[in-house]
Amino acid sequence: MESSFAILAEPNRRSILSLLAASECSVGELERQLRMPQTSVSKHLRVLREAGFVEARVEAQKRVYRLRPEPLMEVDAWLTPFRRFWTAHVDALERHLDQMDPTPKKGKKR
Amino acid sequence: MESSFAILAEPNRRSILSLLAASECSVGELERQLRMPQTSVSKHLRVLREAGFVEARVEAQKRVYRLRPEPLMEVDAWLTPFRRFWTAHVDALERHLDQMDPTPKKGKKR
DNA sequence: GATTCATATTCCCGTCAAGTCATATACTGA
DNA sequence: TCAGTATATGACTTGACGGGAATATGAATC
Repeated sequence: MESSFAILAEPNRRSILSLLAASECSVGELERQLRMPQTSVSKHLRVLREAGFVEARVEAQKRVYRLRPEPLMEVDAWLTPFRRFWTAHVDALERHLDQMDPTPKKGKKR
Repeated sequence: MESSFAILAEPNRRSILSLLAASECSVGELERQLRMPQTSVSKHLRVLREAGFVEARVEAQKRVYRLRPEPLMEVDAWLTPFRRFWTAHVDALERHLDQMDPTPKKGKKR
């Protein structure tokens, strides 16, 4: 079982994920956009699929791949303890605000 | 020039970074806490140093290593386009992803 | 200057992963 | 059924990486 970081170490896999972040794609579409052999695309997709980064649905002869968020969420979570190293020097005030933090999240609400 | 993701693919290197996130350490301290041979620690530190993840200052015979934020910031930035997949509508995402992406399937005709 | 401590570097080896080529599987339509 | 399209898999080669042992560098203390 590979770590999510090991999966992301491969540049072509990151490219595939970036394309899928824009919109779901079939294997052939990825093949054309990345200009890489179909067998390579399929193998990388297999790795990404088994690691939970993507999932496929069958559509006639095509397989349409789309993103799954969980593994990237793990990576995002791993970064958490490090964020203070670049949010702190932006403004120390931010830490104060963190400590108060009684405010519930309010965005625009409908 | 290695990508930051390739550097983070190694579990021991991630452990080193996590320790350094808590506080700066000498090589010997890392060696003891991670229970790994000194030669391995030094080699990983070299990789981390050359990739800009850490920097060392000399203190008598010791070298004290500390974090540098830039490469991890890059990783954080790479994640940005993916965050909408889990920050916006987490529950809607879990039900059906295609509902939040109603873009028509075909772009171009030939 | 020799010794000791702290760290870095070099060499060798096993492993593993990515690329390529060839082939296999699956679905569609005539 | 056959032909054609779309994707997956297998075998093989090659190159890179991590681990370990031995060794080198370099500062501090005597």
